[in-house]
Amino acid sequence: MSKNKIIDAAIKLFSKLGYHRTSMDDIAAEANVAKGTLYYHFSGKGELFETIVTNGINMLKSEVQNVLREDQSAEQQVRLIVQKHIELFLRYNELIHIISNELTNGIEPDILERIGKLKADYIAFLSGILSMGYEDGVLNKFNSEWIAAGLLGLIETSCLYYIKQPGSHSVEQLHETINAFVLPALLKKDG
Amino acid sequence: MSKNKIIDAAIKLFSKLGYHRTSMDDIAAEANVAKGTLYYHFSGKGELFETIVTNGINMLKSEVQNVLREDQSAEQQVRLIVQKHIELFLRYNELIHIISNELTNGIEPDILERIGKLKADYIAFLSGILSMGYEDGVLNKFNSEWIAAGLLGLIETSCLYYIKQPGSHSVEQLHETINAFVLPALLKKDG
Amino acid sequence: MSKNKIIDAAIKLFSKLGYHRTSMDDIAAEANVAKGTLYYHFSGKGELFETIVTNGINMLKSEVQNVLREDQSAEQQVRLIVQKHIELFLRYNELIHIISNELTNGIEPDILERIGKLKADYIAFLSGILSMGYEDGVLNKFNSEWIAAGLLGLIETSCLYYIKQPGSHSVEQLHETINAFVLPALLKKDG
Amino acid sequence: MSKNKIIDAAIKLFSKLGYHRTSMDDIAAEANVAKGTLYYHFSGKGELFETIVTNGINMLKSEVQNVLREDQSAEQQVRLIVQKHIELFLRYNELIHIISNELTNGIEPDILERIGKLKADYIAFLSGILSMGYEDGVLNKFNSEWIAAGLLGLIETSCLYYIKQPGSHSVEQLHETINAFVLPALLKKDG
DNA sequence: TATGAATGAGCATTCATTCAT
DNA sequence: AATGAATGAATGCTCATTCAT
Repeated sequence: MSKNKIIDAAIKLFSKLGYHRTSMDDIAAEANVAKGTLYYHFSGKGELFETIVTNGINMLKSEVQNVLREDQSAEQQVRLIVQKHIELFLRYNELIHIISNELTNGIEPDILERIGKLKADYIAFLSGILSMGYEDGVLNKFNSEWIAAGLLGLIETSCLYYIKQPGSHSVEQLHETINAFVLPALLKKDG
Repeated sequence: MSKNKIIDAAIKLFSKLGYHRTSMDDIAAEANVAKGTLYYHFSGKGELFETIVTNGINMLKSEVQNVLREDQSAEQQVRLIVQKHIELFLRYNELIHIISNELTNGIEPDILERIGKLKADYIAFLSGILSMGYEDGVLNKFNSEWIAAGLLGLIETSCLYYIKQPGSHSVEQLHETINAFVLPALLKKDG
Repeated sequence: MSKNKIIDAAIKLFSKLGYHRTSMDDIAAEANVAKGTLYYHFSGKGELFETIVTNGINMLKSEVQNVLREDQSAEQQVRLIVQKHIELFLRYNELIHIISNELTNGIEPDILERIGKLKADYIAFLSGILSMGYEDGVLNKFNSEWIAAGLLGLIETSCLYYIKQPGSHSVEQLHETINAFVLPALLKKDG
Repeated sequence: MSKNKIIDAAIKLFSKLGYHRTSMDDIAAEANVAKGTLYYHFSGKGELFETIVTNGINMLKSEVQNVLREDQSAEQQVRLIVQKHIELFLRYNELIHIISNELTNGIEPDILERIGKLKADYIAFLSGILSMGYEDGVLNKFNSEWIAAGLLGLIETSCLYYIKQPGSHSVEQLHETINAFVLPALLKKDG
């Protein structure tokens, strides 16, 4: 189906080139459809972009939710969240890159706002999980949102840095390092 | 002097609009010079951008170096690094945003490479300080580079999240939260 | 029936937006049919437009013919023609606007020619009536065609001007003014 | 100078093809300049069009004003106005065509409004002259505006009709016919 | 040093039309 | 008789860059 071909091509190109350097011609060529077809399925470049980002965020959220279960301890949940995010950020690093970096300027304000809300929701979702586990800890509501945001920034930056390196280290080492950095703070005791 | 007017205008506009949305016309108008003058002083948009980013990174580095002194303990240095970065990221958040986000795509590859090197140097510089303080700790060289990168990502994301909020919390609370998150891991004991 | 729905939609939109600003998509949407259906019933946009204009001119002609009767004096006929045209131009001003303005450019030449002929026929028809009444007057054949054309231009422009005004004057005043202007010239002695 | 070449080309093409069928590419080609040059001198197609129409209306007005003198009788002035308009409409018929027909749809509303005001001013100017000469006559203020509008419509349509004909009649005959039609109504006595 | 008119490749978008079903 | 997904040429516009002065 044309629509899916377009979405796949757009993810690929937006990731590689960013929003502004990706032209609708590029996308059409990559998707092997005529340029007009893009506009049959999407109202414009902005909507196409929004679709991809929205899908991406929802996918991330559901992947994370899938590994969390009610019967897990708070500590297990925190460990799983960190682990799953590293895994997702490595696997979908191009999509992640779109979601975190391309969302600031030069895109229609209303689209930006809707996506911003989605991202805030996602952080609130993570923050909720952290808070739950730490009701008896030092972190309170507002703190935990900053922590959640910072945690994502940390994992993303580390993963990006890892990817850029010429494969000199293993994924396990990345997990270890991030865990060693992050868990001591998130978990009340231990490091 | 025209050149300085151009640089000031470019910083302002690149920060506000990003690389692609800032046009040479905009910069010329903001600097109150004719468009041709830009090309008299810089070979093109890319070089102008590179100049600004290079200046920015050097400024950050020297600001951080200025607060570090030989007679400080490792712990003091780590605390100062974190504190100073929060301060700088809040103050120069637009410039920071350029440095971290606008540098991935759509700029001439050679420029990108040079700037990438500068950034790597900066991370190596931070990593060096961390390593020094932890020669007796668990972190080793490769770990500390990831940590340095992750630390910057964390601080930047948290600050960005802080800035976006409608002023509901104080800067002090931001410092406290980030410290509470980061220091337990970086410093051998304590939280 | 689809065809009628299409014609109705097309009249409405061509009148409101003109030929070029009316898209086949618009027409299909307004008519509640699929886009392909337009091309089932009409060979293209041009033919659809021609159908509407032809229908419109024929309608005008028959409306005018309906008020003219053999037993009327020449003066009566002239008065009726003027009066009826004002009435029609006010009622169908959007259609009139298409017929007089949209027919000069940007439409396939052969369509343009056929419609042009229709318009010339209409003017000849009016001219014939005027001539008949003035066989004993000063106006001769070629004069009366110019007069007929001019008369239509005058009535249209006046009506358009009247319509654009914020309802400050009555239709009666419009009739009076146009009559006061036009009849003295058309009728041998005053009006 | 490029700007003049562009204006000349635009007048020619807008007249021949109308607003929508004239592309900026066409204009650039006709003017022998690069496409970008159009946008260096004009903000867009709309402004280019507005410039031409505004210039045209002002030119017409000043040409008409130039033949009117204080010491002329009202009758002389009316005769001169009619005569001058016929002359102008024949000479600048393409420009006239733009001014009267292309101003209804599909052009930015604000441009349309400004041009509409200019046209209304022009009609008010003519209406003023007519009124002055008829202070003792039957026409009053609102009447004279309609008359002015209608007069222009009449002259334009007649001239257009004249132009379309295969040169079978002389300009003198056109003047005579229009005068014979128009003067009886405008001038209190006589024909 | 500095200017600004001119350029032309590139871009997002529109839209009449086709065709397999 | 009717559909709607797909097309691709055309269009208005942007913008980094050049160059004669």
